[in-house]
Amino acid sequence: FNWLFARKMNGKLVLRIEDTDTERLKEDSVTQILTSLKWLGLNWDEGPEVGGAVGPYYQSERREIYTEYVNKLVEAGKAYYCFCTTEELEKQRELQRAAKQPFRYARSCREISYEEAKKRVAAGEHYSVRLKIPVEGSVKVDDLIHGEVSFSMDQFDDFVIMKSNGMPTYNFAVVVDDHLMGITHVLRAEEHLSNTPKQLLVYEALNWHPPKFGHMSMILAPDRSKLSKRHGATSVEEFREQGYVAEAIINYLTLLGWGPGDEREIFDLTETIKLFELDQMSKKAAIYDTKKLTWMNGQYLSSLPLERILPETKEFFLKAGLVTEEWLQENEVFFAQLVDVVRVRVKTLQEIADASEYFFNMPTVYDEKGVAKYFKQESLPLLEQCVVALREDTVFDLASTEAVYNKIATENDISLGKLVHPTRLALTGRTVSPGLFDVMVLLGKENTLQRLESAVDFIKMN
RNA sequence: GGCGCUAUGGUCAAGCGGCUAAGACGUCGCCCUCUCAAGGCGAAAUCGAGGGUUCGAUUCCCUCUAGCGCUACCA
Repeated sequence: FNWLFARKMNGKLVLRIEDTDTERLKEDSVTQILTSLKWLGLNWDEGPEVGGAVGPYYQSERREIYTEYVNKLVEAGKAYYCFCTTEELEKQRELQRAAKQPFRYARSCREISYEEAKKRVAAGEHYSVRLKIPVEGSVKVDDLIHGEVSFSMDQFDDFVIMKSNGMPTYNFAVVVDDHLMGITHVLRAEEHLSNTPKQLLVYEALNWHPPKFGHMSMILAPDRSKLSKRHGATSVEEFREQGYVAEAIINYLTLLGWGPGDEREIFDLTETIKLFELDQMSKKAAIYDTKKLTWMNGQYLSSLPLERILPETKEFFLKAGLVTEEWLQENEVFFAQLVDVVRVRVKTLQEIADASEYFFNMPTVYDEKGVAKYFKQESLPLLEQCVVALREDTVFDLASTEAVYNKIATENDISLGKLVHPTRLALTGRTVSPGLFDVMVLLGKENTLQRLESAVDFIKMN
């Protein structure tokens, strides 16, 4: 939605990596975010890899900046050093919890004089820095999506803005960065709505004008809990590996928080940019439904230009061990035809590979039910007729194979199905596949005949 | 415990005082068809509860309930 909004307004999308939590930091996760965004087609105008005038774009590289502003606040008497230890604070909280009191910091260090605090810092005592917030009043958040939301001051702490390890806290760092980076609009998940008043207090202390905020509804796991690895959270990377295409994922995700207002379900990014309006955003948390995503993926698989999905489809064939790089190079046309025939009846790229397996391997076993139903002794002469007729067919394309079958059906005064079903089973080993004549043409005359004859033998022996 | 946000079918979601309460996915039937899909047609299924306001509430107000979020030296 940030991407959409930036494009809609002809603005710039700035990507910033918020990595101030040294304990949770993993190198992997950042590359994964960047890779996923790129794969989805969500490009950014400033940020990692592309640079920009107001970098660095990793918070971990901006420590001096935060320190500078923290010091300014302390000197101005708007923030103060706190020497309370984590244990002490935890104990306080426990007591409040037991007494069913609101959990508030007791402001033990708020009244320590600047001089004394300085001395203790110089003496090497551990400290964090807290914002000295007003004791009374209220803070109003003017939200782009929720409207005006008011918070009473008495529910806020003198919260920490710099941790004892010298790193800023989230609520402080975002303010400094958003201001310095010239951010005008902040769109983020609803979990931050209650954080916004705190950030507003920081803007006030720093004498800065806040940007506009919009808080979007969250996406929940199927059991309504917050999305997490344990609860059905699937990374973009995983969807990709399962054979979903970026267009479908984007389209589906868009639909989870916004709609064009009419009955359309499928639309591409160009259309979405044109139609997108912030005030049409849903305020309700949504649960994502893989079934609909899968359906949508199937729609895109059929309608996307063939060349668009070919490269990605190749990966799935390679991974399944159906083909090799060399084979793909030598059989480019065949491969394209194959994918084109199969893609309309499956829903993921993985399924294209799955449903193509028999084009590469002669079936060694036939579907059991199919055998009982279609490989009867009475089909034997029919199949043999087909073999003879096909051998004489010099053209062997879609029209000619179909003509051959129609002719035999008419001559024997039977329905086409009586020929088609056993043939399909003979060629693919299954009772399910793309159109039979497509299959025959793709297999080629030699393969087709070979498989038919082998099925004839099978029926004779049973 | 405090505060905030949200509340229409199983899921997503139109609706913004008067409608037989759209549409999509899914489910179930039927049609088409060489199978499976796709496509076409149709069905079942919804306004969380209670109070107001009003001639009239899904729609406005209040309370409750539920879900989620914040309440961290996480973001």
